Amino acid sequence: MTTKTASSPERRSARERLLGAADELFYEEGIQTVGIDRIIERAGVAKASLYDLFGSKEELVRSYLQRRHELRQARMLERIARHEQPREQILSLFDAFAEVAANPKFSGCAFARAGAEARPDSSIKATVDESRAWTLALFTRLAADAGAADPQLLGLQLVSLYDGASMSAYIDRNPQAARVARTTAALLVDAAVAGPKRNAH
Amino acid sequence: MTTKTASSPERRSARERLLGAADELFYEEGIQTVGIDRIIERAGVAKASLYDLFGSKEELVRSYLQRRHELRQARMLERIARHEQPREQILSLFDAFAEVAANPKFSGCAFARAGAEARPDSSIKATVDESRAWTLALFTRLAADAGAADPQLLGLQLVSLYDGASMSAYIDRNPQAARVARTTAALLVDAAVAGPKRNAH
DNA sequence: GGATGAACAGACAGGTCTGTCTGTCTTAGA
DNA sequence: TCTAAGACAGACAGACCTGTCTGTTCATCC
Repeated sequence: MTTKTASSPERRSARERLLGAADELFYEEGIQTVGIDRIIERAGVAKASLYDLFGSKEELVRSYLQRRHELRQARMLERIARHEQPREQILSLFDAFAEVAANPKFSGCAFARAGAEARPDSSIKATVDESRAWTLALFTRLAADAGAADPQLLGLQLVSLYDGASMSAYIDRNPQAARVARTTAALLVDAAVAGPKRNAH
Repeated sequence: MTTKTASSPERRSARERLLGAADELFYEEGIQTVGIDRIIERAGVAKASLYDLFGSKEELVRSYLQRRHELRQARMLERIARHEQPREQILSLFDAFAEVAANPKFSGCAFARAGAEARPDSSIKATVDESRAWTLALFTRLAADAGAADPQLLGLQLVSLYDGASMSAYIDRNPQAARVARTTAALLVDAAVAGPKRNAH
């Protein structure tokens, strides 16, 4: 039904059920807070199966983040593809964020939270870094496409905006955060394209 | 020497040593990661003394955050007092942030990290909320002083900027983050004062 | 039909965590 | 000098966490 699991039509594979449970619990409650036992209970999977499939809790966490990252990549690229103009493409990413943040279960950026919890030398931190680097590169590319005078600067500004809004939406439960970020993004893009040096090209 | 501790001149009180150790360890490594044993070891204090003085780990965490909040309040107000113009006052807060973020032990915003780790109904979360509300109110007040067309909007924008830069400086170890935030803040302030409605007053 | 392998349940080991408790020592003040 | 309080060391209880292991069930495939 989903990927393989030849005959049993109803149930997903143990691996997918584990990743599903990990996604819900790690994301909503944090990585350190949630123990293995709660994950296997929700997934309906034996503990031995988890360790056969993933080897350790850390590797399960890494897989959970990897999957989140791939889903987010797909979501962002799909949004971008809806528009032609780079300015609209950038703003559409903030629209997508607004939709995600409106979900009552929204708990901030999974990568930011994981990065804050992880030890600096862990494989988890490496996965977080990878995802954040991809996002920065995407915003920077769009900034260049939009004709920003300094694409790297605008890229950093947009990512910061994204991070800040995500934090406010989560910690402060601020429903305006996404809208404010979109407004600010438009302002920054226009300012960067007009150029700090007065003369538009 | 510091506050009381009548006769022993060298050593600070057990309470202060505990708060000092908590400040270093909780801030650098996270609240969940650091156990009571490591704190009392670094503080050179008996476990019984900790529980006599604070009653629980949660209360120790709360006190640690409360102290951080008060120190930050003082630091921000002192910075503001150095300037007359609201615009300069706002930018001076980003200068102060740049100095803090340049410290190699900088580990992001203590309140953001604690807020991400804490349960939503805990006293820790309440302390975080208090601190964040104070900061937002401060930025909003300065935005109004600066003559922003929409002070609440500019306040939210500046706080988001602050949060985003803090995250980037910590997770990405990005040394440019503070400078970028300052640049962006100047741009946002000017845009807000000029007004989106074309006519400056 | 028998073999293979994935998934199951659940006990167990070894470690860590918070919080309690006992008892000792030192110092300040009556 | 006696007392009371603060601080000390460290054992202990009880919970929880990760990871291992044993043995069972069941579907698939040769």
